[in-house]
Amino acid sequence: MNAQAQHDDTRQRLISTAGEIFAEHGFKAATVRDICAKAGANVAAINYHFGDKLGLYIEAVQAAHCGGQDLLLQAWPESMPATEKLRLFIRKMLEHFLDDTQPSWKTRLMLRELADPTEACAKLVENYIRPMAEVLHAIGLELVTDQVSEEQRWLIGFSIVGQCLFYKVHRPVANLLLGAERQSILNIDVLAEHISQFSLAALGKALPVTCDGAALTDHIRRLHAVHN
Amino acid sequence: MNAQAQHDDTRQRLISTAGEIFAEHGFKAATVRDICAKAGANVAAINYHFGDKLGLYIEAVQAAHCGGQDLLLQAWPESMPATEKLRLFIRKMLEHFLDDTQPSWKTRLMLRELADPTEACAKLVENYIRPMAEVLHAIGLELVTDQVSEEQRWLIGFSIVGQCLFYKVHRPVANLLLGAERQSILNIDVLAEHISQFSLAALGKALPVTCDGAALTDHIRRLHAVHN
DNA sequence: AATTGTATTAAACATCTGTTTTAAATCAAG
DNA sequence: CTTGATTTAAAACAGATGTTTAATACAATT
Repeated sequence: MNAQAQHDDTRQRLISTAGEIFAEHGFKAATVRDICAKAGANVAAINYHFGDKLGLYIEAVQAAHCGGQDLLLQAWPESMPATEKLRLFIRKMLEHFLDDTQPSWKTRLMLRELADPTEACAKLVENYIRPMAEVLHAIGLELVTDQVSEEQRWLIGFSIVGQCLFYKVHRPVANLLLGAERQSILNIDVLAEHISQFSLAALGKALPVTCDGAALTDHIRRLHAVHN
Repeated sequence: MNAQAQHDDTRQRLISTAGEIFAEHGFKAATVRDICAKAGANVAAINYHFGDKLGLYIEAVQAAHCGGQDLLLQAWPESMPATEKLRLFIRKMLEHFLDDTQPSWKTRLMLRELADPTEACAKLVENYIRPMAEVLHAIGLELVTDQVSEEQRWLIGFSIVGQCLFYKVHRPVANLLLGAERQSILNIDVLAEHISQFSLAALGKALPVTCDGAALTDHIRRLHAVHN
């Protein structure tokens, strides 16, 4: 193992270890000693490789959003119906956020940065969030007509993403509210189906969540009134 | 000013000052010296009145959710249509979160605690979140039929709250994404109207967001197919 | 007026934390 | 093998941070 390799190795080890610890405790509460200990590096390594603690943090945030967006891009054929694209988008997003099998520090760290922005935030938004927003935007253009304004399309996007984010950011609250016996609904399949149907129904591309006979009759009557 | 009054005064001053600073920086990054300085108290005051820093934090979180829920309870007459109740609920919630005129440290501190729970979280959920959830629950029972399961009603509630929370927790991101010229849509009137229509449409209680003629025809045909 | 319990203050303490220094080790190039 | 640059290691440093101590001020009680 030569010096360069060793160099890159500790550098990389520091970044990923720091990512985990920053994601868990936040920038201030994470200590350089803790990071170095878990990375098997000397305390001085951080300052040598990254200048200071903030430099390491910024690189960790950058590492968190490099190679992550491919999870959401080109995941479906162009010919697929827009409603199905949205369903897939929602599902991929939930998997991305809620999948516990793979290390979750990347999304946790990014969400921390987005809620509590430092100088790393702008790059994160441009490199990671905006590409996602554009994918959603494209789906939106297919789904809704030209009569829907640009601004309204942004709001629709926020409504969809907001629903998905809730289960990541406020999962502890959802757990407490639901109680032990109802936790089962907090899995990806159920949530993806619900958010998809809720959102598509809001856009008039799926049946409303309530499918009661009388309510549906009322609803259809109302629609006809507008339509004619 | 007698001793007892002075006592209560510094105690209260410490709690509200701590609330502001904890809300702004989080538990770890906030320093007792900063809190005491801004509260005009001695450094030892925190340990004298609250035992330690964590004790003060817990009292600050408690102060943040005492007397705050009345903003959401009994704000409408029982006879009001459920759709209007939901509109009001959403509006009140947004005002509660986004109103910049009143000190916002209470909601910010609560959201911090909810996203990063300490021992103060359980009480916060029971005293503040659950009452709100029950109000929303009651509206939900009026809006949807008995055919909608308990679990599904929870998910509907999370969809509504998730949309509202997005603009509080991730406002910086929304700002960056929208750019300067589109910031105007991030005001309470526009957001309340959008979230209300989006959610009511999802439940079949309002027109879908897209009101294009052809799309509407398709939509109605689909509804009829289910209805008959 | 003396005493007592409570609240405030200034100072000190012990530990933690980010950073720097200095020296040793490692390794590629000449 | 030597040289020179790069990386690691141990120790120390300076400042910040939560907490404690001991003295003081003050109001109520005896």
